[in-house]
Amino acid sequence: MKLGQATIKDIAKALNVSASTVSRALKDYPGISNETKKKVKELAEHLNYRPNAVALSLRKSKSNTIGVIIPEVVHFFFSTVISGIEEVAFANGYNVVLCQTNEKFARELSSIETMLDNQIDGLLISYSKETEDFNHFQKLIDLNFPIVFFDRVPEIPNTVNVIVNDFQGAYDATKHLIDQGYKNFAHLAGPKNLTISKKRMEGYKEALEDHKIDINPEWMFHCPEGSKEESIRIIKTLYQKGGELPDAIFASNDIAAAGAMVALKDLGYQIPAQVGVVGFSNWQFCSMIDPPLSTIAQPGFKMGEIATSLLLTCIAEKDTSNKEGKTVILDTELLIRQSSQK
Amino acid sequence: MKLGQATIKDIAKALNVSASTVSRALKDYPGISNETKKKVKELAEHLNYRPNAVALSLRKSKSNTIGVIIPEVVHFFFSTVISGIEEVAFANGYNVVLCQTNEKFARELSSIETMLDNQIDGLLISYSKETEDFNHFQKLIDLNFPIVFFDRVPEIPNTVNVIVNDFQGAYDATKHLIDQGYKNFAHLAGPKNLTISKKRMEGYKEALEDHKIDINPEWMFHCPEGSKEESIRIIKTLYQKGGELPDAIFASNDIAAAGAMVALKDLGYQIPAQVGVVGFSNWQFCSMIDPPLSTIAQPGFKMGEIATSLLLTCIAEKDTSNKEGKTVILDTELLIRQSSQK
DNA sequence: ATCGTCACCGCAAACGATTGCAATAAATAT
DNA sequence: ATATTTATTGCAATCGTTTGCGGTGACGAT
Repeated sequence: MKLGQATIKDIAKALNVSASTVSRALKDYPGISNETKKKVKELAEHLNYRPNAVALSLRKSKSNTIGVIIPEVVHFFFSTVISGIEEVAFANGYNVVLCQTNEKFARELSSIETMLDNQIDGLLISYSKETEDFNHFQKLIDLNFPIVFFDRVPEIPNTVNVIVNDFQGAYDATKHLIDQGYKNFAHLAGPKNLTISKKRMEGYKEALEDHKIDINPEWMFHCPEGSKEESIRIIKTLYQKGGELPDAIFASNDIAAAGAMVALKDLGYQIPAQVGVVGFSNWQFCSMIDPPLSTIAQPGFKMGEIATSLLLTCIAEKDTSNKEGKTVILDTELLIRQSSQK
Repeated sequence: MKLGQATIKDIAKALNVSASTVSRALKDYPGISNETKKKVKELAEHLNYRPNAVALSLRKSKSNTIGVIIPEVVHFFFSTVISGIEEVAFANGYNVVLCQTNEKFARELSSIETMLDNQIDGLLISYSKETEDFNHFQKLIDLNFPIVFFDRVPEIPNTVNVIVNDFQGAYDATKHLIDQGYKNFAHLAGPKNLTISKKRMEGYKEALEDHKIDINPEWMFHCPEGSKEESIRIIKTLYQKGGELPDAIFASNDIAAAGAMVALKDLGYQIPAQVGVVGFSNWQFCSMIDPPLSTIAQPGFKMGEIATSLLLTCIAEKDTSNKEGKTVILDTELLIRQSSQK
């Protein structure tokens, strides 16, 4: 009745056959006469019959739906990943149910629960900044439930992950600043518990070490918020102290970099003449701000595509108890714009 | 077995009662002894029983899932709307399944089909640029299927819509440029078949008329792509022709405005001294570019929230044959930045 | 006339949960 | 001791679809 959607039973009744016959006829099973098949198919066509996906899910314990859990939708990089996910999912007949956690651990837990209740076939997840305990993931992994982590991946064994080469990206960015002749380096780092923050910091440090440049631990700042205001605050405080000051800033995200630039310009510094800045992610605004911000481009769309492909493979191979982990590392790209060209 | 999820039957078997008793005990139906209730609840708790949402959907013809169809995820405004949708849906125990159409009509059709197959309880939609025929919507409306349009709404009767006051926003933007003393106006309009494009153009025109300023039809350009490159092309072509030229540009979206600014700066024009520019939407980059772009802020998050609330009401009232349409119009806000202050 | 072999189709169980109705036993009333 | 109520539970159908197995009738073979 609702939506006027015809069911197999309706067809069966109208044709005076059984539901099983209709089902088989529609799928060209052997053992159904051509005449019956023809009648069934014609009526199905005429009634615009479409199988009820919910009934199928129940029957087959397969929903053709994947869950995506993401910290924030309003985030250039993540929205790009979602886009990639959407494309591959759609192309393979999968639906995507989406939850944003708003960086809340509790929300992450409850979203996963609901999704499992809804019998998703697999899960794509980038966990929240608050997440420090990975038991909820471990349980799923132990049950051999298909799950792929992207961008923010937990440090537990045998997981399937897709990340970018944060270390190399940070290394490239820092080396670029070094090559430009900057001498004193500061780093605006990401939230402490995220691996990406650590990796970027490591890349930053290693580039400095490789070029015999001192690392000043007082010039490394964690930015838990990742907001423009936060980095404006940090940079202003730093530069207003006077004394020796950094002439190069590598920020682990573009927003922080943009904030740093605002603060520096406010304080009368010339970018890139006096201070060089490089960000991370290549948000849309990077090419539009003044000066245009050099940054490390992350292939978000590709990440979404690959993560989804991997997940679909996991789903397909669920039974084959292939429990080994796998990590795909995507290359980043240094985009040199004005903010870092001395 | 899969996921180790216990079912009602498992509990029933373990306790040597019937499934119906378990079901009733769990929901505190009358007619079940306290002792039985206690045993059932304890075991359910212990087994971490969670009802299978798919089975419930099938039984109750209600999935607690809403579908969202959106042209693009990687779009500041739309991602903001999604965020609002997510929040309200989550707060009310609804799941969100998402499809992006990439502005393709065919994809819009097929996404709606799949969602209906999956028994979504309602649909939130902002249709694609290619969509010119609204039959697929009309069918759903005729069937009294809960559907709410946002931002891009079709011109058919008795629909429930949430839009921003595009007319007023455009009027405000244009009037602001007039007030600043600009004299010759150009408009970068959106895709022709979108109502928002029309409304914004009307607002633009009316502001000019109200102030006795001539409307030059040759200075109104439709931007089907809405890309930076497109508007760079258009503006460069225009300004390289020479002769009388506009000294004020109102663009119906920020990307086009940003493109116009790039083109103008390339050609050596001073913004805002020689040419004023105002955009539409308040993308994140507006406050970061040079000069900061004046624009019309759209309450995307609020739009998502309201659209979802309306949809949930429609779902709740589905049976009461309340077929009348409704359109919520949200106010925009003129954000005056440097790009338009002569 | 009996048997085997097909071609074709329906029954019923299953997926997990809900719910109207009937059934049983115990308790109370007469 | 019988009738009636009450408390507690189970049966079976239902949602829409799939699928193993069994059943029917026609046909040719012996």
